Amino acid sequence: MAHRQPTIIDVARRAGVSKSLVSMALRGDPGVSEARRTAVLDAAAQLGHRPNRAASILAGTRTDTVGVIVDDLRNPWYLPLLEGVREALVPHGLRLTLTDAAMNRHLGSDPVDDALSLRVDGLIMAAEALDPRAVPAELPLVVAGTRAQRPAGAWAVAADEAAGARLALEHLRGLGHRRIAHLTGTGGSARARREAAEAAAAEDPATSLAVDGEGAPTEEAGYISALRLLREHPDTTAILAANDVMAMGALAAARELGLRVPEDLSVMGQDATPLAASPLLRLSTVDPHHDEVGRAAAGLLVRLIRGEGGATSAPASTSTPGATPEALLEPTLIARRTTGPAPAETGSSQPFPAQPPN
Amino acid sequence: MAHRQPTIIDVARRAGVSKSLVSMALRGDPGVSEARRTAVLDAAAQLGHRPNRAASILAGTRTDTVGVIVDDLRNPWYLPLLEGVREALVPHGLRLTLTDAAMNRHLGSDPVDDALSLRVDGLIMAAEALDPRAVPAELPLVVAGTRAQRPAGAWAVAADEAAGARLALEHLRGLGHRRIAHLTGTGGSARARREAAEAAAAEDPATSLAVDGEGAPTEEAGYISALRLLREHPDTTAILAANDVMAMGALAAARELGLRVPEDLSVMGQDATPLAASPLLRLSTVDPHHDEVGRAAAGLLVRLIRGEGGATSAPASTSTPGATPEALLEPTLIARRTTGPAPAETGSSQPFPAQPPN
DNA sequence: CTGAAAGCGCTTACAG
DNA sequence: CTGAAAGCGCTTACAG
Repeated sequence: MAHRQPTIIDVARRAGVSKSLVSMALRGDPGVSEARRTAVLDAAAQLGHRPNRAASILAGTRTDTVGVIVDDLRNPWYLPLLEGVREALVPHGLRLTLTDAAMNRHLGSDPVDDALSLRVDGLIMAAEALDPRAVPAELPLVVAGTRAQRPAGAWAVAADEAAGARLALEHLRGLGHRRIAHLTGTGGSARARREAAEAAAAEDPATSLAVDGEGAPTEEAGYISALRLLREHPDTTAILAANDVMAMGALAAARELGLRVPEDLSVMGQDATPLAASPLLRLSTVDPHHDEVGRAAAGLLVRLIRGEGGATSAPASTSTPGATPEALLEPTLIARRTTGPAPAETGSSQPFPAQPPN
Repeated sequence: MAHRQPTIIDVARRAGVSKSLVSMALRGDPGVSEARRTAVLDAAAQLGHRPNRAASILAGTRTDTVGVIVDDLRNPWYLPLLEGVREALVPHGLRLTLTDAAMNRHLGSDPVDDALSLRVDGLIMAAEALDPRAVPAELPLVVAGTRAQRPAGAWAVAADEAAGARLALEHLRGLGHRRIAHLTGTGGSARARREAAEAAAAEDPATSLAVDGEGAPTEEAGYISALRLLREHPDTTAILAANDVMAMGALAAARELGLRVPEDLSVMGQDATPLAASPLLRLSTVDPHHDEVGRAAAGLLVRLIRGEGGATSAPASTSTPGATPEALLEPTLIARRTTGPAPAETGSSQPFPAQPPN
């Protein structure tokens, strides 16, 4: 070995204090005199001491760490959520660890087990298809961004999909659209949005909602579904996609068919990703405010960890139907370039004007 | 307390063996008889034993864990790299942990320190601006995806930016383009690409390369820079952007100015992100093969960890100029919809044809 | 406010 | 192939 890493024993020797005093000073315990604190900090800096977190996790009663599990890093909806979580954790000085559910699948380990093996104080699951049996009942846990599949009694914080669908359909109907299509896909979130869109459309008998899509909720799938929908229902004047990338696929399908957006066809996404805000797309979308979802989820988790009872001091706009407590946040509508007035009716089908790409 | 988590002592008691035997069986040590192994595994399953990883990190000599540090999760170039890393680690049974450099900035901790505090066996830095002083000389470390700023003697595995720029310019020149613009931004990668593009352009005196951009390499910045470039240099027939999102901004600028792509203007990105492959964009781009970069970086790191000497048994296509060993991988060109033949010369400036959006 | 002792749950030699 | 002992670097009561 080159030379052993310095431990708190080395620091204690150098600072002329006891081992425990070093531990307390390093963690910022208020019951340490100013003089000793600086002595310890100086000694630690001089020796280049790095606290061994494995040791402190093992010895301590808590880790001041919150784990976030996302199911797929490639789907960036978790980014604003993570930022919201971070913001809510800052005032409590809690550490954040991120795991992708699939990253260590070659080890055959469950991501929840992985987090627990390092004794996180609590867990935020921004993921759908995790095995709920892997979660011990005592673990503070909040499911965020989705209400799907969760352990009995676990809290969920998510956007209100029904309200989001209503906003989208109100927007489109307000622009005169009556023949609307919905692009969906697999996954609990897409399913929830489809059901919400169908319910919102059913409130008005004059509105028809054609639905297509069953594969992954990707841009490619949105493109294919939109092509099919527009060919089977040429009187469609507006498309509401389950998410922004599917809407991007719909834009590609529109271009392919020579339809101008929004003059001939309005297109809406959902999620309010950075993509939707881009100068090239300027996509109308429903904003689920995932940053606020993250903030609320983390705030709730902290209360659960501190044992202040999540159910009683719950976040705003909460509904608690029996055994599945959840907080639903209100989404908002962002109207941009891709939605406009429905074209005047000219018959069931209109000629596709030739149009250059881009 | 509800009830204590079972430890290997409980498992040992239940299986009728010693504590150490349990430890060996659980880790798959080959020197454990089949009968005892199954007895231990059964007992562990029955008790719901979860190994405490903090304890094993503290007690063991290695952690079989490789850390990956990315500087910004919002920039998805690291995704294929991470997948390549994962693939290379699978056969060695190594665990992967991911950290974003900024995720715990509120704790004031350096991400390298964080990784070391849990004693990773080695580190892959897919990040530019990390403090190289924080890295102990003994730590196996590979910088991946960039050759910028790294600790003395540390390996870098990256795409050959000079070769990539040459490919892009050859492609554009082959299509007849001579008035080319380059969109750049801050960051070591953008700088490397700008210098490479300038060098490649300089090889042919008939080719002019106008350069713009100094802010973040974002789509918004690409949009603004492209607008300015196209107004100041109306004879530009092709744009090479530092990355795909900046190219997306250039597409938005082209639409704004009524330029058809690729008839009036060719646009190229770099990075080969999923975005570039999308049906809506079909963006021509340079593919740095970040998955292969990840594979090579992880392969090298494993050799460094195992002490098999990275410098001698280095990966293919390696150049080792003295103290900064690096492996450069060859990028390839992906030609799609957004690049085409240069328009016939009609004078210095051409009228901007009106064109509907989308 | 401070210090000596016990212990967190594992892994590692080492003797059988 | 197996088991008793020491120890990894911390935190936590607990007595001063």
